[in-house]
Amino acid sequence: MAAESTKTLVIVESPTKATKIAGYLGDDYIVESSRGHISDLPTNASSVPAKYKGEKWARLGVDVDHDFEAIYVVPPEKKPTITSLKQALAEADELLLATDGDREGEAIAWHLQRQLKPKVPTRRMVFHEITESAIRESLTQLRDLDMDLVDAQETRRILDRLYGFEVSPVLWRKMTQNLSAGRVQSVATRLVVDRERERIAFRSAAYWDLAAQLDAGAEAEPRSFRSRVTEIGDHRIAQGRDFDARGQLTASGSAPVIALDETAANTIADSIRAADLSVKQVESKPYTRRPYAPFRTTTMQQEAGRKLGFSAQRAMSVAQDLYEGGYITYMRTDSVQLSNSAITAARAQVKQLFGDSYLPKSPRVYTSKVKNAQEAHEAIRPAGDTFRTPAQTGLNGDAFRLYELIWMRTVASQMADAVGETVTVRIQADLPGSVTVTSPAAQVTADTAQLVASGRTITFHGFLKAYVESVDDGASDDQQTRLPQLSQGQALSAEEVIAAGHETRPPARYTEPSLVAKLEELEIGRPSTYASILRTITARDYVFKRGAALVPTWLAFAVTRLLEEHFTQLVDYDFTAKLEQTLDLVAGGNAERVRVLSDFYFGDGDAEGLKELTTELGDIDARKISTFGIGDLDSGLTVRVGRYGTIVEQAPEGDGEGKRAAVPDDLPPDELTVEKAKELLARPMGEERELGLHPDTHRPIVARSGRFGPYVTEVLAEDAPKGTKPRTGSLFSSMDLDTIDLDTALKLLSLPRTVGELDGETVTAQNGRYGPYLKKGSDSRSLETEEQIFTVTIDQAKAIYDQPKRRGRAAAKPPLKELGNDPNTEKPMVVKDGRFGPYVTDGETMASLRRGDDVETITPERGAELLAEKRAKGPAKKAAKKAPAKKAAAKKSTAKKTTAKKTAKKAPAKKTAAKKTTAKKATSSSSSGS
DNA sequence: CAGTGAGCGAGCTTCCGCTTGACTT
Repeated sequence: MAAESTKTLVIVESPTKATKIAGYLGDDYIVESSRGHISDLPTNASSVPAKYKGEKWARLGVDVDHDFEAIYVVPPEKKPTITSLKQALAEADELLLATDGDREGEAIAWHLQRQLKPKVPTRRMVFHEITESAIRESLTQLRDLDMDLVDAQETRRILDRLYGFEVSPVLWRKMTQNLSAGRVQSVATRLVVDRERERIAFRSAAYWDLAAQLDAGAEAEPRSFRSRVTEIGDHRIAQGRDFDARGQLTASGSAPVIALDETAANTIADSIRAADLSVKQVESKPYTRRPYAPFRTTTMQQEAGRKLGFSAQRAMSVAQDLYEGGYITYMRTDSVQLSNSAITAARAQVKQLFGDSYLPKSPRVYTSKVKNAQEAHEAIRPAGDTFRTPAQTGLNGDAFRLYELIWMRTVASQMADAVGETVTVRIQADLPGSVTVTSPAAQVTADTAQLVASGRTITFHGFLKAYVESVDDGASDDQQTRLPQLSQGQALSAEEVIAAGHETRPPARYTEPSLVAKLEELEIGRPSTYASILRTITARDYVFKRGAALVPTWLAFAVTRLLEEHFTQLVDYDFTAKLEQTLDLVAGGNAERVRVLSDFYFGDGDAEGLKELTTELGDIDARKISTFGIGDLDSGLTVRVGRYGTIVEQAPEGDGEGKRAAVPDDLPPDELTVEKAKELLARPMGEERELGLHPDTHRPIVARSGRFGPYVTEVLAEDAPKGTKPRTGSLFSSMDLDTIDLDTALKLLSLPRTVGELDGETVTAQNGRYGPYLKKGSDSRSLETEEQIFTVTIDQAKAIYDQPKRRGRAAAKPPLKELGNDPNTEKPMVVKDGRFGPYVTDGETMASLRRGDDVETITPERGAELLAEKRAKGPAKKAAKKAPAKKAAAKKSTAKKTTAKKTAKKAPAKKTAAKKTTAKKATSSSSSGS
């Protein structure tokens, strides 16, 4: 009943944006934000709405049998957003959906309309820069939702869901639990694996080359300069780039090439020292260099990494703070465009800081090189219509450093070209006599050699005065090499001739920024996801970092091979690029969502669909896929990824036994050479420790880590009769492999301990699969603690046996909670604690509490619901379970171990600390101006 | 990968892209 005035509700994606736009639009507008997507496919089984739970496809959240209809749910953390948007809408008589102007933004607008169900006129509003004029302009160009664009987004979303949720379970079955596959992560992993394969296959080549320090005479400035010896006779001297990855010389160019060894290089060096040197040719060319484009997400991450040492995550987190503090524009962007007002601001600053000569006549315009760029935002630049210098911001620490970087890059992008000159000088060496050098592939006899010196001078630095991009190797753009003025025929003398040996190096591993750059080039992933892609492949143990380098695990090798062999097209480097083309067709109304998804999922005649690929797994031989040869084929050495980790194996020789040993988790695959494998095999149990000799048998007692945890055992003599099994004893949980001593080990090996006699039978105490227990004939009872194995007396044992067995300790525990009678069965429901955590039971049916359920807060209604659900699907399972019962049981125990290991590993990843400090600084900016 | 006894419920993991919180130390 807001009678007095009419209001328009504008919804954008980001709260920061909302605040800014509200200032431009004035009091007739309420501006709110959705904070990204507000609804999505259900993330897991528990978030699937009850009415779909019985459906076969509920697991996917997509009804694959009926036009790929999607179930959309509002995640719990989004409910407050929806509520407040609805409240704002109640005050408004018009709704403008002003989410980003790209595929995802259009979809968010559509989801907003679905969830808010507006009764007032609703239009779509799109602007590409946050300036008052751009926003005023967009108000005059309102439109309806573009349903084709929404369809394109939904196609993308559903395809990703089908890929991820159908292929991941294949990995669980064939490899290990908790693995994952997806359109983006699987290709990212494959890139890292492929690079490691190249490194493993790489064969280094050794070669020598020659450098000469030359003297141009007393008047020359500089008098001395460096040159390379490039030719001997008519043969070019090989450099690193003349060798291929197999270490072979490649025939490139017209001149024949010779690779020098040490002897040959020294022969030539001696000869040049005594040669007459003269300038043969001087060639100079003008040099100009245009500034770099302003930052987008990937280039900012790379430069923040190289210049400031930030990880991708760190760069984004600091940038987020700068954005929220109003210092920079949006940091997740693939655009390099600057708004007109930004160009004006940058040019003004160029003039002020560097002067007119550094300002090009007309503004520079940058267009995106990113092929699938969505261009919903500007480049990353200082915010506002005038740029604050870093000092004027009052920032400090990481925020200051990143702002400074962004500011300089933006200003530099509107500066003049760098101008200079490059000079190439060719020098002839007339050798004192003819020289003959030989290499395996060639023999050369020559009486001349050629040297080359290159120089670069920069006469006007232009933008380089403000910003020079860092390089991983090679020369940076502002590096200068000065040569003296030289003229043809001029005589020179050699100060020094140096022969040096080199080896070709394998291709470098990816780093975080270089992998992200590669993904961007392949159009895989989006600015908002680059940082999380790295997090995902690290969390899955596909990749780990060694320094800055990303190293794949053998697990990644195995998973990648499985995907390459059985889902070939899905991990094709072009898969996403092709998908983007198809999505463009959908967005343009030239292809249909259902058809695209159907072809993908059910196949399109020629190609098999995903469904078939993920159902017919019979021909996937997991063991074969997980086994890799080491060195040559006949080395007999293999590395295998198993559920217990990665091991090297040596094939049995003759009728001997094969050997195996664990491979350390942090050993890069390319370092697992034949030698390394043999070294590992030489001490089969990595953590084995000898504790001493058994006093009776004089055999060594060792402590090892095994399949069921740490244990001690006796090493049998070589000549022990075949089939003799050594005694073993598991360590108590209170003991440690590193500290256990011989006495304790002997006590463990002496088990079972005889406690005494009871009812004419011997009672023993020992450790077992389910923990410590007593045994009397076939009657066994659990003990409370492991220590009791050594301490329990016969009287105490008698007391334990006097208790009835069936209702032992487990049942003596009271239920955690009583829920009253089940309305369906009228039986009392209780919550109990079991092997798999808390569960509810009515004495007949049992059902685990689900995610989100809590023992404290669970209601009788929920208990009854869980039981009813369980009863509904109970019987179907029993029949299917029978056959593989044994396997399943074995799987379980191991699965638990790997999960435990994983979660422990994951734990340290947190990223909160820095946020607060920078935010604080942002608020105290007024005090320090420059 | 060592090999020890019983008897009791499994359910869940996973994708990619938009965005910011609010648990704790």
